[in-house]
Amino acid sequence: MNITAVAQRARVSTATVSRVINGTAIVSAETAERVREAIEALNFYPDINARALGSGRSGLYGLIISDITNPYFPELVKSFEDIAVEHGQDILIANTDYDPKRMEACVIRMLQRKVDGVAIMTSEMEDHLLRNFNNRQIPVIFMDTPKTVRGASTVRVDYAAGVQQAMDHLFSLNHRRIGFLSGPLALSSARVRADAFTDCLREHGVASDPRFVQEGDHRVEGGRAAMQRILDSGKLPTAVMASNDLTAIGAMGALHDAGLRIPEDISVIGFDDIELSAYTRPALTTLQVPRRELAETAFRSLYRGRNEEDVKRSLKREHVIQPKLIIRQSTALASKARSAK
Amino acid sequence: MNITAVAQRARVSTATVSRVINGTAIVSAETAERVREAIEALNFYPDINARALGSGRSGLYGLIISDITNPYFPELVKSFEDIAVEHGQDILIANTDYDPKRMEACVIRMLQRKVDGVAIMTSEMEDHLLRNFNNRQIPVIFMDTPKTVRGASTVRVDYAAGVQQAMDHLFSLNHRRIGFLSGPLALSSARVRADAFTDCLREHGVASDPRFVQEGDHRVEGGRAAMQRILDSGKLPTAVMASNDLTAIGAMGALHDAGLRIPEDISVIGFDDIELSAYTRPALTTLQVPRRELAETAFRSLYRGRNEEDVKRSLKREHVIQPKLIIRQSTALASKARSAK
DNA sequence: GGTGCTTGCTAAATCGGATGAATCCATGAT
DNA sequence: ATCATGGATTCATCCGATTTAGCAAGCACC
Repeated sequence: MNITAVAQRARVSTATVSRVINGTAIVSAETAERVREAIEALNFYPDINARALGSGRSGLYGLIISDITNPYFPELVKSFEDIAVEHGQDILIANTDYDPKRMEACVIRMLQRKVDGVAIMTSEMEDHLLRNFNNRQIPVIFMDTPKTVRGASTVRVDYAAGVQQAMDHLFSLNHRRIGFLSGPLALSSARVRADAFTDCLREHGVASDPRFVQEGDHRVEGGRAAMQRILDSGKLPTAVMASNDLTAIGAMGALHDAGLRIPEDISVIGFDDIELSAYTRPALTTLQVPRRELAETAFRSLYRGRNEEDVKRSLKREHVIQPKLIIRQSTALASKARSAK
Repeated sequence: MNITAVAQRARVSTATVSRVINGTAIVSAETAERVREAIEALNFYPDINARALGSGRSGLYGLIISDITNPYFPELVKSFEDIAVEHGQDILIANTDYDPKRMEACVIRMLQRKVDGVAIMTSEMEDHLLRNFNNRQIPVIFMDTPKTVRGASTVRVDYAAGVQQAMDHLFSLNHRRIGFLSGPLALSSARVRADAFTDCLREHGVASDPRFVQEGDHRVEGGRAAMQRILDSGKLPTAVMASNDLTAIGAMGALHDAGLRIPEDISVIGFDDIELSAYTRPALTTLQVPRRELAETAFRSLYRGRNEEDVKRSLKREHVIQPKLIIRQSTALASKARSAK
């Protein structure tokens, strides 16, 4: 069931069949129709491996992430896959597990499969690995990397603006004693958020209390532990912001165990808007990172279709995406009584 | 940078290089060494597309799931990917979104990419689609399908045994008035659980109250709604079992809103043990479905390596996996006072 | 010395499409 | 009538590996 069979049935050459399928050259309407009928009748679809070999394009796009088990990623993966499939492309997913060694293995897999582009959302990537892609003219886009990377496009989330929105929200609710549960500070994307927090406090003329800033690990357990440290410090903020939702969920657990009510006693605000945050009790106020948009931007930046538009669009090398404040039930007015305690 | 370059450098033919790489025939030690040096020196790795075309094996395994956004799946996907990569294979993920039309598109993608095997974990698959794989001798394994499928292996979770364990646990805690929040009853894998529940009650000689059994949708919102219906019915069970953890989480939300304490007023038990269930308040007692084992069994069933062992192992057509009860804080002794209320 | 069997390797066909160059054909211009 | 034009199609080659058939050398045996 190959292209030759189709060609014979339609009484044309294989080249014509190929051209009808790909629309790469003008074929007369009747011939095209004959070919299409033959394809239909034989239930033929081309072997992508053969196509990739002949054309150099594999129709595969790599997506390197840290860990699909982190609830932030599935929606991103799904969106990325959706758009890819819409364009007749497939995706190859790879988890690095935050491990540089595995990152190297991932890159090699991508190269072997001859991906047409790679989107990367995980900590840092060593230069020599990136060069592999550059040398082969494989477009690369980093998602979520604050710094600009040579030889690659970036689409970053404007974390600072997000933190600012959150802080404005808290300030408008009369909060002044605000804590921050950061992500692992070794990650620059986590540092951006922590720094933005400090900046916001300064802008509002509030002195920051070092006890109120604790490092977590962007996971539930780290959030719980970080919150516990604040609780143990003796002095309580009226609100805490977490570097991501998992951290916030952990923090809420610690607060709950300490017998504190959210939001009456203390407000909590997260970051990311993972699906589950709508279902915690109380539902978590957070910053929505538009993952669909993130994925679409990344894919379009990589994809070079046959039409001009795509190519034109792909020229923009730096994209920024704005998070959006989602107000739910975990934040409320700072009660005077409490804040004076 | 292709096999010819390596062959020239090692002063052998491309066939010899191929054999050294794949170990498909005897090559003298010195020649092999020369070839390996050349490969090293040129930093060569074979083009998988070319290899797939020549050998018929793509080294790609398909994994068709409903929706990676459902927290049940990421761990499965990750495990599957891990084992595949360990064996030098890659995976192609496809979401059906519970939509038969998309299912067909997924199958076609798999066929075009010439996958070497397909693992399927989603509702049902039409026969004519399955036949596509059978005709091409592509092994297929269904995960989570209760019924045996002709022309495919299966690895199913013993849901009935899981429900039984949960019920035994509840009975041992003196619960008699037990509710059940099912999944969508159109799904046979959900029906299995609902039926097992009824059977368990009967075995323990307890009459089931129809008001206590409500249909959900295996998602948080459906669980919340189903629990609400029980609450609205006026009569309260002392414990509820949910068909999966998301349903249980929704139910806990509804109970929380109704001012009921878990587990003091009512016990809740889930199914699946998604990661988050350890972090709900209270932490959810549930049945762990060993996803890693599920993924491994599925992959091994599909993979046919070069050695005999793999082939032998792949002969077993039906596998069953046992869930395991994980007792956390959401279940406790039924209080006399309450249960008599 | 011939026969048969290994071992170690090569040349060439093959997989299934993509694609640049060449050809064919109809039309219109000169 | 001749030729240029350009649209439609075919031819031949290529992509980069795998794999089959086959050859040559070495060895044992009678």
